[in-house]
Amino acid sequence: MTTSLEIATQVLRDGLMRGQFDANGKLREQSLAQELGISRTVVRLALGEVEREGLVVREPNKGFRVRSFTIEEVRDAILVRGQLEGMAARLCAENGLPDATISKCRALLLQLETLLSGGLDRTEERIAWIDLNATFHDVLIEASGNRFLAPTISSLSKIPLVSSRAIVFDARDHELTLERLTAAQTDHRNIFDAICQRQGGRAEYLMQEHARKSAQNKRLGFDAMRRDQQSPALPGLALVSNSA
Amino acid sequence: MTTSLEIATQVLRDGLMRGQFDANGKLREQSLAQELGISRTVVRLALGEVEREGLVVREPNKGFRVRSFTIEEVRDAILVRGQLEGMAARLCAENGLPDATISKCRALLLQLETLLSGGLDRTEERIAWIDLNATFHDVLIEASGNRFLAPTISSLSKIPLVSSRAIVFDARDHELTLERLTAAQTDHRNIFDAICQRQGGRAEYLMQEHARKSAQNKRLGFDAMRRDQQSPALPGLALVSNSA
DNA sequence: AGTCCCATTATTGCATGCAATCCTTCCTCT
DNA sequence: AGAGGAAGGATTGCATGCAATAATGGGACT
Repeated sequence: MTTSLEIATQVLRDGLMRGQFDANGKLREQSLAQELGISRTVVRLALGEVEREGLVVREPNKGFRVRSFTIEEVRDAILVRGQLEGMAARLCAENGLPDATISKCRALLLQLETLLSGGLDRTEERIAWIDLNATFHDVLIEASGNRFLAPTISSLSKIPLVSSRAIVFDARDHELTLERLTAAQTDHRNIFDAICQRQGGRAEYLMQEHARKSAQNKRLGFDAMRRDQQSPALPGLALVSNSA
Repeated sequence: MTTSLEIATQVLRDGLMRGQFDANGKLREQSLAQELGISRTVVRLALGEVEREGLVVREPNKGFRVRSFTIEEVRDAILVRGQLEGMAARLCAENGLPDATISKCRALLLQLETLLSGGLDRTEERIAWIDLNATFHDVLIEASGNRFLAPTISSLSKIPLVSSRAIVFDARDHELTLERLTAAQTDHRNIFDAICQRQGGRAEYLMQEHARKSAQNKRLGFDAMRRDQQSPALPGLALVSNSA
C-alpha cells in the first residue's frame, strides 16, 4: 500500500462499498483527482481497477458510472460464493485436513461460540466475531488445496454484501440477530464435523445451505430497510465492517 | 473495440494467451508502447487490465512480469469452472428450461453430432465444433438464471487452456481426439437429458465430470508435449482457437 | 579473483497539456 | 410552443515530460 495508485484504488473501493457515491451517478475524473489530491492519470488507473471488480461501469468516451446492485444480484453472487465454498468444503473432506488445520478450526469454533454466548453486545465483540467467522471460511478455502478457489471467491467478495464479512446486525431486533448467528454457528460445527468424517457431499451441501441462509438474511434485512426508510437500490448496505 | 486502450488490451491478452512472451519475463512499458505504436500511458492501463485477469503480475516499482501457469493450476481452474457450470446445469434442471432454449440445445447437439460423425478432418470443421460446443455451454450458463455465473466463469476462462473453447486437437493421434470428443458429446447428451428430466443433482454431477475429463485431457496433452519437445511451463499451449 | 560500493543508465510512477468527443444551453425556424 | 441545430463549455482519451526508484556496470579494496 505504498503507491498512490494502490491508495486511490482502496479509497474508491471503500467509498463504493459503503455507498458514499450516489447510485448510478457519474464519476468525474477531475473532481475525484482533486478530492484525493492526485492526478487524473492515477484516478483513471484506479477506476480501471474497480471497474474490473464490478463496482463501476465504463461507457466509452463517457467515463465511469457507479454500479448499483439489486438484492437479486446480491443473492445470485452469494449463491455462487456458496457453490464455491461448498466445493472447498468437499475437497477438504475428500483430501482430509492436516492436524494443524484441524486444531486451528477447533480453536476458531470455540472462540466463536464463546463470543456468541457472551451476547455480542459490544461492537468490538461483533467485529471480533466477524473476523473469526471470516477466518474460519478462509481456512477451509485455503485447506481445499485448489489454488483458484481463493482468488475466485475473493473476487466475488468485492461486491457489496457478498463477502462472508458482510454480516447484517439488526439494531432493532438483537435477539433475531443472535438467533441467526447461532444457526450459523451450528452450520459451522456441522460442516467441520462432516469434513472430519470425510463426508464430502454432506460438507458441500451444508456449506451451500449456509450461504443460502446468508442470502435470505440479507434479503430480509433489505426488506426491513426499505420498509423503514425508503432507501434506494443498494450500492452498499454495509451495516458492519466491510473492509477486506 | 474503438479506443486504443481496448485494442492494446486485446493485443496483450492474445499475445499472453498464445505464449508469445517468454514465461516470467519482464514486460517493459516503453518497448510495448513502441511495438503497439501508442503511448506508455495506454500500455500501463492495458497492463492493469491483464493484471486483473491474472495474466501478468505487478511488482511495485518494478513493473510487470508475464505470469506462467503450471498444469496443476490449469487443472484447478478447470475444476472450478466445472463446479460453476455444474451449478448452472443444476439450476437449469431445477427451474426448467423454456421451450426456446430446449429447441436451441437440441439444434446445437444435432449439429455437434453431425460434425463429429463427419470426422472433423478440416480445420474449419474443428473450429465450427469448438464454436458450437462453447455455445452449448454458454446457453446453459445463461439459462441458469443466475446473473453471476457467466461473469465468474468468463473471468476464469481468461486463463490459458481453461476456457471451454480451449480444446486440444492432438495432431499425432486424431483417433484419440475423436474418441475424446465423442465422449464429450455423450456427456452433452446426458447433461441435457438430466436437465430435461429435472434431475438437478445428476446434471450437476455430469457437468463436473465433463470438466474433470477436460482437465485430464489437457494434462495428457501437456505430458505428450513435454516428452516431445521439451517445452517450458505453459503460458499458452493454446493449440486451437483461443479467442473469446 | 571475489566482493562491496558508488555512479550511471534504464525504467517506473506520476503530473500536466492538448486534441477529440460529449453534453448543455440557447437560438432559430417551423 | 416545440423541435432541431449550432456554439460553447465540460469531460474524456491520449501523449509527453519530469522526478523517483530500481537495475547495471565499473572500479577499488580485500
